Amino acid sequence: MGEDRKQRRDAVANRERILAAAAQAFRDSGMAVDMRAIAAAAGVGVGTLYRHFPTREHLVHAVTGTDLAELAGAALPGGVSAIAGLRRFFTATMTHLTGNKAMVDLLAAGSPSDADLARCLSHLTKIGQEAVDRSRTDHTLATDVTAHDIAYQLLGLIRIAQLIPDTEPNTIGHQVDLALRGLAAK
Amino acid sequence: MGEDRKQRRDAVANRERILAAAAQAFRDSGMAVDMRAIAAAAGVGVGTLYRHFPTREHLVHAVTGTDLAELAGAALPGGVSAIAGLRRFFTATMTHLTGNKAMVDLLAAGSPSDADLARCLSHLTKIGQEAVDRSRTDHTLATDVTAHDIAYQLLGLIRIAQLIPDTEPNTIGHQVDLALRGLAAK
DNA sequence: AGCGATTCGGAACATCGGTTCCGCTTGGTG
DNA sequence: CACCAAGCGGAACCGATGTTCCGAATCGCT
Repeated sequence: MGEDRKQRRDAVANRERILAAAAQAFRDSGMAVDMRAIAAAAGVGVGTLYRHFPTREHLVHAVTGTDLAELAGAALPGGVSAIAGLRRFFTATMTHLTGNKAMVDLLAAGSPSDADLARCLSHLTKIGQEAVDRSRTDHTLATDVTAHDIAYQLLGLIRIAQLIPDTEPNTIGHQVDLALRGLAAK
Repeated sequence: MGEDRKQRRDAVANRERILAAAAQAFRDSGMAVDMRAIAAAAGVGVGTLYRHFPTREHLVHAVTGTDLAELAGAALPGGVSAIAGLRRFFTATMTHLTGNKAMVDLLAAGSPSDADLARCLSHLTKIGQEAVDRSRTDHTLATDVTAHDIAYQLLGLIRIAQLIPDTEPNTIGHQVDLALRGLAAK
């Protein structure tokens, strides 16, 4: 499996630096950064960048992979009610996203046909299902709330977060609150 | 000051056809349509298109102007409670938007720095304020709901609508319902 | 019909961002 | 130290899209 047999020391180092620079650039400026800018920020030529990541998409995946995996690895916190778990999950997600423009771009304004967004949506729906299931015993969610509703609500919140001027956690917290009221059992 | 003194018959007609074709194209394919495609759809050359609308932005404004004005002209229906008024307004807006990809693109995924979006947001906030005011007498909204919250909620809903696969009014209606529960007085 | 101002069509140009190519450099091995 | 494959830099290429230009066609008036 290991095909990293003959990779030069500097090649490895460059790969790292490109990855770091790209992560930084994506976080700061969103998905739309110019490849040339990333290369420059990493202190390498575009050729080098393309040697390591044959396509923009490859680079994007390499960089957002971590964030996406983190989000995908997240689960409903245990030991609390369905609604409390959701509150924590929503809050944690929003916090985790602040300052990551690329992630917010992807989730808040990405095309509905984007594969990454679809993957996220489906994972969020899984988490929503956990909440719905848990509510079957603690009845803290409204009975007509579905797993999809929960996923959609979170994505709606992320869009709202993108629209809020600077990024006062206060306002966002309030929005999370409103959303949860809509999901909670009456 | 009518400066339309000497405009040829056919020039006027072409203007109309371009406007119609553009409206159609924007509605069907979103903001990203190619100018050439619009010109072709209108049965004119690009030169003609540019004679009438010196810039893409001009065309966009001419076309979305109507929709935007409609949305901006909308107000909270009178004679009902704050929450009922909001329900009608939300539902009407969502209905009005279905099938208009350009409008949905703009509102659901537009950059936070877009001037049109900002204008919309501020108008929606005005409507939100009406609702908040009305609730001061009928108390049908939660006391901590602000005008901004209402505007944000609607934009969140529009983003959700964009994400929902085909466009079953059912699902959207349900989402509207959840949002309103979050805004309603307990 | 004749004529000039207006409008038209669409090829050509400009720009922008992703990607490729290739001559030069460099790490690492005998 | 010499060599050479791995790696590098960045100019050049490409395709997409907005925009300009100008000779040809058309309108409307006499």
